[in-house]
Amino acid sequence: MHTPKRYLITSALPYANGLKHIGHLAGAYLPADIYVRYLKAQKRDVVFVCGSDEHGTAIPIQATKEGTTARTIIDKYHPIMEQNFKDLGIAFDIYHRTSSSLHHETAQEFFTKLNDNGDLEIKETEQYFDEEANSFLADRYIKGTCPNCSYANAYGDQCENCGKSLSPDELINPVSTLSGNKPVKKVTKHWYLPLNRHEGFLREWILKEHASDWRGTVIGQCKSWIDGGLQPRAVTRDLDWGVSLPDSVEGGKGKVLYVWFDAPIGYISATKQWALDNGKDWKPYWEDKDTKLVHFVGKDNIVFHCIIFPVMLKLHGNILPDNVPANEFMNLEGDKMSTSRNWKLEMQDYIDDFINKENGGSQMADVLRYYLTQIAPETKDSEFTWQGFQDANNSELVGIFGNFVNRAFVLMHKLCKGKVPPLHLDILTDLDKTTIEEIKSTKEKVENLLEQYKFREALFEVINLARTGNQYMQKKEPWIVAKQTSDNGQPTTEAQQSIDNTLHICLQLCANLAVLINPFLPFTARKMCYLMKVVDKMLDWENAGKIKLLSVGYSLRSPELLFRKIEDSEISYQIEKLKAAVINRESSNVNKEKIMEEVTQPASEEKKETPVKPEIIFDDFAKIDLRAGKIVSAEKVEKADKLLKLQVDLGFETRTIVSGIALHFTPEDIVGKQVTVVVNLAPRKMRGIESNGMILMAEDSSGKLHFINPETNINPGAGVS
RNA sequence: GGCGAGGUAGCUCAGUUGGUUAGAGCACAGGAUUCAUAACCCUGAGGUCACGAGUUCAAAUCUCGUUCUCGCUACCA
Repeated sequence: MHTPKRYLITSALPYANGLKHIGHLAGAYLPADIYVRYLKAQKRDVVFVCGSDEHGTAIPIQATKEGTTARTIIDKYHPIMEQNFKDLGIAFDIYHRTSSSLHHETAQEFFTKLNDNGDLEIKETEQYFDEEANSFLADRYIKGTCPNCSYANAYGDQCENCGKSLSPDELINPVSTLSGNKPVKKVTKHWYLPLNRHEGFLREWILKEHASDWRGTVIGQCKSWIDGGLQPRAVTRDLDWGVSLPDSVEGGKGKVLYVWFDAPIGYISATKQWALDNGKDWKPYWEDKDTKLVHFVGKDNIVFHCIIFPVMLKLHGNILPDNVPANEFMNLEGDKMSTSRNWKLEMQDYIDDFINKENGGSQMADVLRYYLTQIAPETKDSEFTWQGFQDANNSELVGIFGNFVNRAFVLMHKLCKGKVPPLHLDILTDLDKTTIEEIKSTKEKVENLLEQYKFREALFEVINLARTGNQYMQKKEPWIVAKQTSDNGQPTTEAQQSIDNTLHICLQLCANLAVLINPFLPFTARKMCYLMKVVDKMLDWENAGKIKLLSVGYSLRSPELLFRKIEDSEISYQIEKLKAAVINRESSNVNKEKIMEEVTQPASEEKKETPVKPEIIFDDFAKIDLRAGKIVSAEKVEKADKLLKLQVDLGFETRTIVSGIALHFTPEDIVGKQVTVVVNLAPRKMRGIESNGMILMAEDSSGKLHFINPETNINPGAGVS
């Protein structure tokens, strides 16, 4: 296999609007770190970059929610995330941030080059502009009278009354929702990345060239996207938070790069910063064909890293990723992990509860790394259970791995005076030989698996070597052999030689375990080096498979336990804590700081924003006829996941209303329920069914819907004001 | 609803181009042992490979249908 000259490894840039959980860790950061540590142990030229994604509308929205500025938000989360990664042993060469000026310059240069080369499409349109707010107005920031139904408060993109899709031009008497003023028409342009021009390239590159070496899930999603028809994608936005378009770009004032465009460029700017800090040249890492670029991401990020960013890279003249080993998702105790529902284990929480504790320490970071790797969602969604976590620690790390190292050290001190005993080649048994062979072959296996990004299996092979060690020791029984004593009470020469060989091999096996486990459990590997009194250099990968890592006669330290048992009480505490967090959230969900949906990003779409709507006068409000109603029947609408068809008793009549609440309520649940209905809303057809009115719902911070209804039962048809 | 990925032992997962009695780890049961963190070691029990058809001498594997889970997408006034 060809060994590339250098490697550039990236982990998805986490979005700087909140703390990240272990699903993120297992998906994009831990596997990348393992891979990087392996490459570095091989002395390959490798840079591991990551950083906070600090743009996009979710940041200013979070700021509004916390009553502060966008800058404050990112300055708050960036350092915490950086520290979290560090505590868990994720050793980025640089953890950068997209708010840095270097990133802004880099992203601007990138845009400029594509723009100058004609690789972007410019669509120039007349758009409404608010002179007072001095900004262009996105469609939904404009209101006016609907040309179709004469409804007075139609949005620029759609009329809420008749449902007709509109463009702002069609509105009669348009008004800016920012200032309430009448907007003026101004010419504006937006830049688009015409993905459709690159379909041929993508088909060839992904579906042919990488058909066999990329994961099936990755290929599948890419194919789905390409076959679905690629569309031009807007690169710019009218916003003030983000990377501004370069001044040199005509008509670029007041526009920023769309976050999906700027975020992945963060990999490049991070590399530049790293190069600056270390006196290196960044260019070969992004331009030389002999660089192997690998993006580690979660499955929600596949298309950005396999389709969109590669098109950008190709146009800009950069290398393309060699692989994107995307992981599936990790569930927690039977349910999806979710920040908004508070069903999660944050890295910070683990650090607080296990690492920064008296009986904790950095080896507890390794315990999490171990379990997350063991259950890594490499081929399908996997599940984190606290029971599984405890079992993995207690029976594998403690029972197999830690115990082997410990008993080898203890026996060595008891039977070999605390020194590495010699190996007597003339009396090597078949078992000795096969065990030595096993050490060598484990190296090969682990190596092959890591090259294929099969981390779970690779780790299993390492543990298996420890298992082999235990079996070997069990069969050789040096503690029994030691009882073959001569007259002086000491073991006979023959016995001692057998013991020497056994422990010599066990200790060399320990040294090998340290080398092999190092990419996965770096803290443990260091501790083993300490016990063996060797320098970290011993962990170089080339030492794996060798059985002369520890010199004969060298005295080693007294044994110390590598891992501690995790008690049942700690597990039940965590489970209680998890459940309690959900209950807390449910019972106090009103106006609590809204935590944005979790985003593994760097480049997902921005979440929909919900700005406060423009002021209305009482007359506007009075136009809305609200009535109390009662649901008399409900059924699911076919071919629609979210729609329920309801019959609502309004006293004076019973109406059909279609409502998008099917994900939250089953028809049986809501029959007989009181509701508040907008009764004078113009009818609208949805999935072929005419809906005559609208049910009012409130959405809580977890996205759950609640009916707005009178406290007590009142007669259908009663007015609401 | 469309597209993609999945459904294999109590749990977490492997199963290469269809080919003997479908594998591993954990948990469980029995045994052995004491150097070791009641750890380790040996043995065992366990599965209608989601369900139903089809192709084949032969199907966990290929085809079609059904169903459930996850992701993307549409429907939300």
